[in-house]
Amino acid sequence: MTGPQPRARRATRRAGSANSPAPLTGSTDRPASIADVALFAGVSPQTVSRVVNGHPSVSDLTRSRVLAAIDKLAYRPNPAARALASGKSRTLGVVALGTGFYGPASTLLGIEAAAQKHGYFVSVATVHSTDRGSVRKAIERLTHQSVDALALIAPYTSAQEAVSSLATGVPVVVVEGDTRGDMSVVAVDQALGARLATEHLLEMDRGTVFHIAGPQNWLDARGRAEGWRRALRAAGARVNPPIAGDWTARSGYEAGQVLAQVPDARAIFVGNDSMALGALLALHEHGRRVPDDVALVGFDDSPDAAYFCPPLTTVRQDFAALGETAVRVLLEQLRQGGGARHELLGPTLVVRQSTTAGPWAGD
Amino acid sequence: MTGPQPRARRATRRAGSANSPAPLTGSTDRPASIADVALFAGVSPQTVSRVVNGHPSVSDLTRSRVLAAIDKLAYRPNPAARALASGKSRTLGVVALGTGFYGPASTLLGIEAAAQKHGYFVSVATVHSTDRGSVRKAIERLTHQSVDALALIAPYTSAQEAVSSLATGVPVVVVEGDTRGDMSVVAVDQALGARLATEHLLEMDRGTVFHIAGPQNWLDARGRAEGWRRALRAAGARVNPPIAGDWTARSGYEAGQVLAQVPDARAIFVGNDSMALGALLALHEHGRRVPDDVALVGFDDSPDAAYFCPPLTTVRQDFAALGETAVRVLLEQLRQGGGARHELLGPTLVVRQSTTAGPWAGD
DNA sequence: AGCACCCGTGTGATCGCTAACATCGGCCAC
DNA sequence: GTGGCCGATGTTAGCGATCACACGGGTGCT
Repeated sequence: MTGPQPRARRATRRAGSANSPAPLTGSTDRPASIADVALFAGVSPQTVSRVVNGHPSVSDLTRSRVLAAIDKLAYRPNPAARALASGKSRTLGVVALGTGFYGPASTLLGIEAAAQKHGYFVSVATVHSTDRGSVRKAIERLTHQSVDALALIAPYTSAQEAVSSLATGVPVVVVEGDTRGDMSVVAVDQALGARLATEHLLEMDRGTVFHIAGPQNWLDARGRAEGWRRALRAAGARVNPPIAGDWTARSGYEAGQVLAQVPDARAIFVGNDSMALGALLALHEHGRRVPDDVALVGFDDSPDAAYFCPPLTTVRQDFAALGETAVRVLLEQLRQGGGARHELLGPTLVVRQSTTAGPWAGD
Repeated sequence: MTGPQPRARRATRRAGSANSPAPLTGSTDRPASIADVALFAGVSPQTVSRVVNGHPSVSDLTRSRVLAAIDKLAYRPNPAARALASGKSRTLGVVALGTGFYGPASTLLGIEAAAQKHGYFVSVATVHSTDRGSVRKAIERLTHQSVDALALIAPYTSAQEAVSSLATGVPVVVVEGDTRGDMSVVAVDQALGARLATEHLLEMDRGTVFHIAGPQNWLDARGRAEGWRRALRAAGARVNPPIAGDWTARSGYEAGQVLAQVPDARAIFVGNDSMALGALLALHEHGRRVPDDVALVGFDDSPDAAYFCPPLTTVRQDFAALGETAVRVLLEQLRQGGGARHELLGPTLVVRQSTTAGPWAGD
């Protein structure tokens, strides 16, 4: 025996000699393979595979026997082997940008929850820089990781271009992305949300509505600004230039300091809840009472918004639904292929004391 | 020819006849495989593998030739094949509980960022229910997904038990878990943070410090309560029973309503920033001024805390460092094996106007 | 009766890669 | 000079699953 010492065959290792059956319990070191199950059930590996994958052409008797063997041996299909043989990994890749903020982070969690519900795994690559290169790199990271489909949380204008420039070969859905273009997009209707907020403020008869906007390289921020602008125009109200923040409470605070000194600014639509928080603080410090002197509306309905001082009227986005929709679109494309889908979810206005006299005692 | 029609061999498909070299560009449909690279570089697949994996025993000439081929063919190792052959997937599994809250969500993102930095992928399974069964299921989901190691964000007392009861066969680190026990744990020193907060409040000479605690089935909440209690005892201050919330601003609001009616409550340590926000609102509604009448300290230093009304003194946890440490511990265990490691990170107190007269204009 | 066809099952090849040898040439030490 | 070791490379055999096809037997139809 001078030839190479082959690695012992699995079946031999596990089941002992060819004459003795596999042990009844999974007492050996390695997890059971499909071959072990086949041996144990007295069928071929292919039949086990059929049972596992729910193929119809298996007799009830065989199926139950195989299932029993699977149960007994605590068999779990090896996903790596599966992915190699079939090319499918039951894994969705998610490229997430801006996860430092409430919206994108919630979207990520929403996608994960939805994917889990549909039996998919989620492999995440977050991107912390704005430049196109790192987005591209993250996408490559994931596509090489053999994901079945890709979700891109692409709130930046630049992010989306990175995907379209890459022929990924797998279905892609852009979440919170640009609705134009040839890719599938799932997003909340930002402009509608902004319109709801703006009209709500206009109804209070406090003159035109000012706007503290998000960074204008974010699509949501643009959509909100655009919706606000259109609502004002439709009402014949004056459109003052918005003050651009960067989503942080700090930037909202700074914008608030500016607007606090504008006597006409008696109604403000803020691009998100964090900036609204900052604005509230600035207004308070300048002695401008909310809602008496200034009415304020935010965006997102973050969990804390209901306990701002005063509780914040804001536009709610349903991130769970967003994630669910994104996953649904991906799975549809996975199954049926077909063209790009566009899904737009409707946000809702949540009215609280920052725009109502109400039971709010803040003076 | 009546035998089965074998699938055409890759090399044949791609490279044409044995005499013609592979095409120079990756113009074929499939991505290049290691065999393609080997063929193109005039070496064996094993040598390509060596180059890709940084094995030392490769001559410089060969290495550069292989690298050139890799570059030309845009070769990427197939991770599924790799995982199957080697048993390693370069993927970390993260089981995350409580991702609805700032702390756990930030921890998750911190781990992802650190893993990415070390060249690992992250596969996430979030758990939304408290019961042990679903934690166990999530762990199983991931271990069957052939992850190399597992991080468990286990803020609940019950969560940790679920891992220890499962022989996972891979290194495990528990993040924000119980330091006792035989598993590796990485956590922020909650008791220390609580002590810092409590001592800071005691220094203000407002009598003893009240506590709005997190849910007591969360370890962090317990640690904070314990640190608070010990600090009070050490100072000889009276220990009133803490009011337990559930981390939400709502629960903080409710607790605040209670404490607002306790004249002695002039210093409050709150278990997290969200609850502190709610408490602030309640105190404000009851006409109790912060910090004049009541001083308040939170925990987490969420990005918004600096813009609460008034800005919140709080205890900062470095979630990026937490994730980084967790990943480091996992990689160490992967490489060197060895026993459980315990890492405790120090939080820091961030003093703002909710405990200082300072420049705060809140009347 | 004859034949096509479907059902249930098995066989062989293959996915792309790595582990464990085997091999071969050169260099060093005794 | 020769044995031995090392460095560079190739060879073979898997990893654990799926896929395409083969095959035997029952059924329906002509």
